[in-house]
Amino acid sequence: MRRVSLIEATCPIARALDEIGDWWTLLIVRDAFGGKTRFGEFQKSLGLAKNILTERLKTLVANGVLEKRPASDGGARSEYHLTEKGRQLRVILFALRQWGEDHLFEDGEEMMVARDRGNLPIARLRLMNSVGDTLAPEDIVTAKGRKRKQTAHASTRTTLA
Amino acid sequence: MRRVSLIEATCPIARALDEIGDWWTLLIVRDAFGGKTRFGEFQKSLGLAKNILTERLKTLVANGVLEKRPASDGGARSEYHLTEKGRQLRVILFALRQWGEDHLFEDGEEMMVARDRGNLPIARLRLMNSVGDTLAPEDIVTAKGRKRKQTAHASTRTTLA
DNA sequence: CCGTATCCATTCCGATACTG
DNA sequence: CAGTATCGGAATGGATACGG
Repeated sequence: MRRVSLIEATCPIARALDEIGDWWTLLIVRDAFGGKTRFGEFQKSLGLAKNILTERLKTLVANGVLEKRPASDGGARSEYHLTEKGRQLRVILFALRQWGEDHLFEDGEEMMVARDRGNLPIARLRLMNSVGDTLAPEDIVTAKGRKRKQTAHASTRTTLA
Repeated sequence: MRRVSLIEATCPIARALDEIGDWWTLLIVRDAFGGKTRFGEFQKSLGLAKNILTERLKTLVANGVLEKRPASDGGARSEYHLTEKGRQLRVILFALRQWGEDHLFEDGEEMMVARDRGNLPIARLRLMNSVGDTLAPEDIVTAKGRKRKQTAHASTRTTLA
C-alpha cells in the first residue's frame, strides 16, 4: 500500500497507522459499527470504487479487524463483521469524533451525534494517569519499554497497572 | 489531496479524517508532541521526502494545527509549534497508541511507552456515558443532531452535558 | 447482489538537484 | 538548514465491463 512500512516500528502509533491509517479504512469500520455488513452497503454508503473496497475489505479481514462469513440467509453473499480487535477501534473513532466536533463544526451546524442506547450523551475522553489526575496534552512523555504481558482482557482493565 | 472531499460531511469522524486522516500527518503531529519543531528534525525522524513534508506542514499550518514562527534564536529558520487545536489531537494519538499496544505487539516486545511527567502510567481511555457507566463498543448509537454552543473550553469539561 | 478485472487519470512519494 | 522544483515509479481512485 505504501513505500515504507512501519510495521516494525517500536512506536505503537506508527504501527497502528500502518494498519488502519489508510483513508477509507476507518470509514469502513465506522459503517461496520453502524450495522453495515454487506459489500453493497459499504459501497453505497461510502461511494468509493468497488475495486478499492474489495482491497480494503481483504486487508481488514487479513489483519483480523473484520471477519468474513457467509450470509445468514444462506445466500451466496458474504457478510463482514467486526472482530473483537475491530470493536476496540471504537475508542479511536470516538476520539476522532470528539476532535471533529470540537474543531470542525460551527455552533448549531447539523452534525451526527453519538449517544448510548439509553440516549444518554457519551462522556468526553480524558487523559488521566493511573491515580486519576487529568493530564494536559503536554504532560505525557514517552520512553523505551516493553509490552507487558496481558493478564486480563484489555477491555476489562481500567489502568495499565 | 483526494478526489472526494468529506469536508461537508455531517459526520465528525469523516471531517476529522478529511483533515488529519492522511498517512504522514499524525506522525508529524506525534513528533511535534515529542518536542520537534524544525523542518529538518521532522524530515530526519520520519524519513519522508522533503517535498511531501513541505506540503504536509503547509496544510497543517493552513488548518490551524501547527503554527509557523521565526526561530527563537533569530536565525532564518522557522519553527513549527502545535496550536491548541493541535494539542487536542493528543487523545486521538493516545487512542491509536492504546490500540496498537494491545493488538500489534507481542508480549515482551520492545515498544515505546507513555508515562506522565511523574513517571506514572497513563490510564486506559474508556468510553462512558454521562453518568459514568462504562460502555461496550456496541453500546453507542448515532443520530442526527446539531453542534451545541460551546459555553466553556472543551478541555475543561468532562461531559457533553 | 457480490465481487473481479481492466483501463485511465490523478495523486502520492522518493530521489535528486538547486536556491537562499 | 530550510525549503523549492522537477522527474518518474507506484499506488490511489473512479468508471465500466464482466462473471458467479
